[in-house]
Amino acid sequence: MAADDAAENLALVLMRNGLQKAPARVLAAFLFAEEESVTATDLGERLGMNSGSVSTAITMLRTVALIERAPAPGSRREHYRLREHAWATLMSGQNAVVQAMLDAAEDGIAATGDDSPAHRRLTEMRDFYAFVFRELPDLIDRWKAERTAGRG
Amino acid sequence: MAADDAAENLALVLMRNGLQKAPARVLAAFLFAEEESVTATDLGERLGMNSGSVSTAITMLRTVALIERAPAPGSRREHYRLREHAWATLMSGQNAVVQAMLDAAEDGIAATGDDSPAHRRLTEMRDFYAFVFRELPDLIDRWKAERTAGRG
DNA sequence: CCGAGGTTTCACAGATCTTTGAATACTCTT
DNA sequence: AAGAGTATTCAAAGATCTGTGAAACCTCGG
Repeated sequence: MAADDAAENLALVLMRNGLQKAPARVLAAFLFAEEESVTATDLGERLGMNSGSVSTAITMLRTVALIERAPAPGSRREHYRLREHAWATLMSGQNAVVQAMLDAAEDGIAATGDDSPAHRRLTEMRDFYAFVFRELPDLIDRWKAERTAGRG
Repeated sequence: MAADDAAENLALVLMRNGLQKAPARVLAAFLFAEEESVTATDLGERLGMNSGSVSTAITMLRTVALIERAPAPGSRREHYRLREHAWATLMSGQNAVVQAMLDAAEDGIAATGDDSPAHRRLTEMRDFYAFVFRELPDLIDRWKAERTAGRG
């Protein structure tokens, strides 16, 4: 099935977003699953990975709020599914690295003399990330608004 | 000097932006350098890395347009410096990732049946990244405009 | 056209990160 | 409260990525 190739390819792309291999493959599997929710065992079988790796991956994806437990009445196994706004969440994660850049720049500014080239460069860097840090949440809010409007 | 710590810390943060270790350290060194431009040998000495690693790192940073050769009359060694708008460039690099996500989503949509859950999820994903793909360049343009205006 | 200084390339060694398999800890059901 | 079925943790093996040192390759001045 071509969907499997597409899923593996998506996993590769997700890795460029900073995810590790196992979580990336698991997340891709969630996307491509034909069910509303899946169990750890399912994932392990489909992806050919052992339960330990799957468990670790699920824990990781849950801590970054990309997936969540799904109610599964009558089943002994835990079911999981993609969360609403998972993509916006993934992008928001970038916000943390933007803030880290901002902080690093501030530290640099504090550690360099007032009119050195380093000071000037660090100030430019700080200004840029301050700008992005302000604008990124807006971007995501606009998306959420647009999406909600689109649904009526 | 505290600046060195700040530089090493910045390198760590840059790695979260997807840079590898050596390029990250080299880029941080460019930022914190007290000169307008630096040579490969300087970098090697300051960072305690050998010329091979430095060379590879510089090549990498040049291909992504974060640094550039600087004219250095009368010097035999090549000089390099941070490029104008380096930070905006670094962020634009994310645009490539966004496009890859978009493409991966399209592939998935093509590979799944019309009304399956997978199809629906992939469509949401596609819409989100299409939105970001449209908006990100605007964001960067706004920054450039604001920056230029600020300088008068 | 030769030689010195500088840069790049490359195979290998070393470090780092991942996965695995198995033991441990849960948690329902009866 | 016991036991079966799941889930999680962890040390060790395996795979991957990175840095090193040395050789090859430029480039410019003499």
